[in-house]
Amino acid sequence: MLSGDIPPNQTIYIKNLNEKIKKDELKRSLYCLFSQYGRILDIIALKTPKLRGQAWVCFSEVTAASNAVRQMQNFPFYEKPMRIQYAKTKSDCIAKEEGSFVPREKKKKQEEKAEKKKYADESKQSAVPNGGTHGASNGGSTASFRPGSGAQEAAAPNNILFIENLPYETTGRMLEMLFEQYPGFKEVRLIEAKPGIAFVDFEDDGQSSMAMQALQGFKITPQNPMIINFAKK
DNA sequence: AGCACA
Repeated sequence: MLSGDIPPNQTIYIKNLNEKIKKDELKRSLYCLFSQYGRILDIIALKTPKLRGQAWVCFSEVTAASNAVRQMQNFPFYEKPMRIQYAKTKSDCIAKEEGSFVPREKKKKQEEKAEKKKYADESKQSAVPNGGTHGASNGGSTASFRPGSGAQEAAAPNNILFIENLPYETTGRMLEMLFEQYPGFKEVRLIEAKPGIAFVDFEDDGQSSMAMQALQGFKITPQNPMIINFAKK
């Protein structure tokens, strides 16, 4: 089950993804999960018959991709273990950064319409899809994940979550209602001495990860998007 | 299983 003979690449190819997850949510969750390994330049996910259940995550460094391939191999993500390899070819977003990007024209796809050479380069900038639409998500919820902001390396997977940026009036019951809907939930622990933060315990780190993805950026008040990370060990 | 850039 070695990752095969594919040489290292800044982009990782992920398969065995849960095909029921909507594209935007999938991208957002992948971003949450993989941004701990480095800066993500782009995430590609298509729902076409040939490409559903797969995604490409483009990192700014090969080393980030390598760590992701090793450490997230078989990670349970939406109930399914991720199968991760290096991508076979260079992503367009990487080629663009290097200045070597040439709009594709060969290959079997001949049906490309006349394309203007003057592409607006900014046409696809954000790797962070906006607007999580699933149950718990409220409004835009990508608050803590702008590349280039704090960029503190996230902690390694842990069954305990560390929650920050809560409004001071948050109660344990409020957090329970949010987190108990996810499997494996055990308990919420508020830190009285430190308002605005909390710990939430799950049975294992796969389950804590699912809750983190689902509730990342959830706003108890409009100005308080939750910041969720794995607790440090 | 399936390697694209909607």
